[in-house]
Amino acid sequence: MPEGHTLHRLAGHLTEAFAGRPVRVSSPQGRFADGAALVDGQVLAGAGAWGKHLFVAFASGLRVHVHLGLIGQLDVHRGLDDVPAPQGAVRMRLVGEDPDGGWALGDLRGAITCAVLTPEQVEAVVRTQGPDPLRPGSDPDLAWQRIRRSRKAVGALLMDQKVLAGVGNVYRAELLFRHRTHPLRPGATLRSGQWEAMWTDLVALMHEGVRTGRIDTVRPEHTPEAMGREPRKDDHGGEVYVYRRTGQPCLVCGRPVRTEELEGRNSFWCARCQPTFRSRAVG
DNA sequence: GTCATATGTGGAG
DNA sequence: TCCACCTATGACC
Repeated sequence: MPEGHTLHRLAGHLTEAFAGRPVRVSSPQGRFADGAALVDGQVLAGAGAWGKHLFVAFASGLRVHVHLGLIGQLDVHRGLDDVPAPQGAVRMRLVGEDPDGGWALGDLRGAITCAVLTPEQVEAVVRTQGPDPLRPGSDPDLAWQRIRRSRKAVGALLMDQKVLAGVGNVYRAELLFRHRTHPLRPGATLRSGQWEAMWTDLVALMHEGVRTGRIDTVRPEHTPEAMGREPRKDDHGGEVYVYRRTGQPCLVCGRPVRTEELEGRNSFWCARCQPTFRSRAVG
């Protein structure tokens, strides 16, 4: 589930469903029982995200800090009848009254972080994060200054949350494909115009992700309808060029998509469309 | 039932 | 660089 778009989308859903009203906070699973007690019954002021970090603010000023990690999920539902019993390991449960007389429910499972923080502690977390393409006013030059000075692979730099906040393995692979850039190319070999184009593209792609809840990165001419191919059936749902398409033909040139580990995560690319920086052909 | 896998991160060695 | 951790799910025996 979770790259930056997921957290920004959740922040919106939580604000919509709970803001301005008191919320019951509990930990059916028990592991967040102490934290839940600190904010239980308070008015939920709103929720926001920075990169992959989600912050839920309460009237007292305390915030619940959530990081979903690789496998966490936060499901927000509304209903009219009885609130359903918790299913599985629900670390945190939010229950609010819906303005229409029903209820709103938020169930958090599998998170790597769920903790109550003071505003100062939230600031400290945010200071560890690079600019977030989904936050208005983010400065792409902060990321560029790190990228242009680094000999590390651009595929690693894009996933480094201190450099750039919110990009994960899917957006990384797809952004590099769309910009015909090999994942192992050193950051310092990029030109500023290439980074500007990548940032602009990320802003658009990730906003689309917030809107739809999926990661779709293929251009109109490469959609299943345009190409007469089967739509992707996968847990992340979106239409992509290379992410987890190892061995399948590149949608642009037909060569099999390649994969290799880069800093512990699978990296996917097309050897023809994303030539190495050394052998990159002209034209 | 076991095992591998997953859009992530941090710590040990 | 390897490993643990958070939890659910699908493949396979």
